[in-house]
Amino acid sequence: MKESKRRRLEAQGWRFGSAKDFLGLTDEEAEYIELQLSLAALLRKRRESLGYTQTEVADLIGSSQSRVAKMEAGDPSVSVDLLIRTLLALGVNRKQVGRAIGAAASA
Amino acid sequence: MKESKRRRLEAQGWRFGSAKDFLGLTDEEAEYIELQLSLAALLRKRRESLGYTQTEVADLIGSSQSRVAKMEAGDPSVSVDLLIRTLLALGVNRKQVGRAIGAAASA
DNA sequence: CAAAGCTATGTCGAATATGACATAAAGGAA
DNA sequence: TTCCTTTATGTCATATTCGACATAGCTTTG
Repeated sequence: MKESKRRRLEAQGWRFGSAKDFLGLTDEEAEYIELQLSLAALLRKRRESLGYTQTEVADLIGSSQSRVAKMEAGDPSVSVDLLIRTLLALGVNRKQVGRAIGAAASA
Repeated sequence: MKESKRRRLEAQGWRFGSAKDFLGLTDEEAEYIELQLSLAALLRKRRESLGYTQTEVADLIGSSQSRVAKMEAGDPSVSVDLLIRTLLALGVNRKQVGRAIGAAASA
């Protein structure tokens, strides 16, 4: 992982420990985080293309505006589970989710 | 969702409530579960192709054999997060994870 | 300017996922 | 058969994630 990228991610609230604090190595941490950021970006894109506010999405999935904001921000406190469930609730299908995961994070 | 599939999934421990008990509709529940089963199948395939036991994988990621067994079984108590992290720890890359998610569950 | 609407961020008790452990079950070798 | 290895399943205390709430920032509209 490049130092610049590491600093960018740490600025978002992610923390990196030594290898075994997480699961596996640093490269895997990076892959996981990028994957999450990809889904976060897709969520924002999808929500905006539907013309929804974060509050509307929150109501749709039975959550709160703040959590939707955190999902889109790639906050470490949100799980990939929740991101995927939310995307599915917005009509994104499995195949599209898969494509987003395979692609690099744009942010 | 077909009745036969529903019964198969319920037999694995999944429970289905009315729509709003989950996030969204029944179709989304189904998509999510299939996605999880796809990852579970990939994990088993990957582990076996590496010639690892469940215990070895557990040690590798700092978990326990029972949890690895549950991951592979598609147990509702395991999160997609953990499945993805484990796959990444076994050297599966983001792109391959994405492909598995896009594909239908074989089980 | 103020007010309203949307998004960002921090905190909290409650809900859920976690590793660990025990133990059962299934398979293979002696 | 017994022994050994591997996988499956159930439970539990702890750790993490959750929705909710407060509040701040940021635009836009009047």
